[in-house]
Amino acid sequence: MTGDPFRALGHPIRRGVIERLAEGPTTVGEATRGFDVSKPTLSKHLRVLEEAGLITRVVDGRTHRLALNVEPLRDAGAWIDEQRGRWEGLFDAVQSFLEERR
Amino acid sequence: MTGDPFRALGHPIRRGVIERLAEGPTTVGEATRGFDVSKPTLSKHLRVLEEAGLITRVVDGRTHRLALNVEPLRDAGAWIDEQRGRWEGLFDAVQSFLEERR
DNA sequence: GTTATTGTTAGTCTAAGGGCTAACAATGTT
DNA sequence: AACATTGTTAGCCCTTAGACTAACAATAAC
Repeated sequence: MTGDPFRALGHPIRRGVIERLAEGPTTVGEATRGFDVSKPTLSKHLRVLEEAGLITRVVDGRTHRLALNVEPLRDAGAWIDEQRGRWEGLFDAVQSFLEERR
Repeated sequence: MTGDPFRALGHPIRRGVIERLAEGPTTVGEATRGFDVSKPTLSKHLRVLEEAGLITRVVDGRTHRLALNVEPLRDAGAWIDEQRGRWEGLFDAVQSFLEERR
C-alpha cells in the first residue's frame, strides 16, 4: 500500500474501473472492457489501484479476479466530509470575509 | 473549471491547502505557510485548485483572499459514497466470489 | 502437444507534473 | 520617492505518468 488513494483516483480510467467493481467483483478483462487503451496500459492502471489499496486481486487460474476494497474509499470520503463540515460551520465568517473592505 | 477535482486532490500540498481553508478563508500567504517549497510552486498548486473549482480567489489589494468551494468536494464525496454504497450491497456475492473454486 | 486466451513484464517514447531561480506587477508603508 | 510586501509569470530542469509495441508466462481448450 505504497500509493496514495487520492492520487489513484485522479485518473478517469481508474475511476471507471472502480465504478465497474462497485457493481460486483469481476475479472481484469471485464473490469477494463471498453476503455480504448492497450492491455498493458490497463494493467498499469490496475497496479496503481492495487498499490493504493483500492482493489484486491485474487489470481484464479489464468484470470485475475478483482474486488473493490472500501476502506481507502471510506477514508477518502471521511476526509472530504471533514473538510466540508468544517467549512460549512463558518458561513457567517465567510460572508463578512467576502465583503470588500473599504 | 477545466481541471479535474479528483486530480487536484491528488497532491498532498493541495490537500493541505484545502485543510487550511476548511478552517476559514484566508490569504495565499497564510494558506500556504509552512509548506517547504518555493512561492512559485505554491502559486501553481493554487492555480490547479482554482481550475478544478475547489477554491475561489478574491483579489483584495496586493493580497489574494482564498475561500473553499464546497460544491466539487460534495460531488467527489457523493461519487465515493455511491461506489461504496453499491459495493456494500453485495457482500454475499463477494463472499462466494472470493472463495477458491476447485 | 499445439493453439488460444488472459494477463503481465520489458523497453521505449512523449507529455505533463512539480520543483527551482530570476524577474516582474501591484499595492502598502515610511 | 524609495522600499517592503504579496503574489504571479516566464523559463528552465528533471522525474514521473501514461501511452505504445513486442514479448513472455501461465493456464485452458482442442
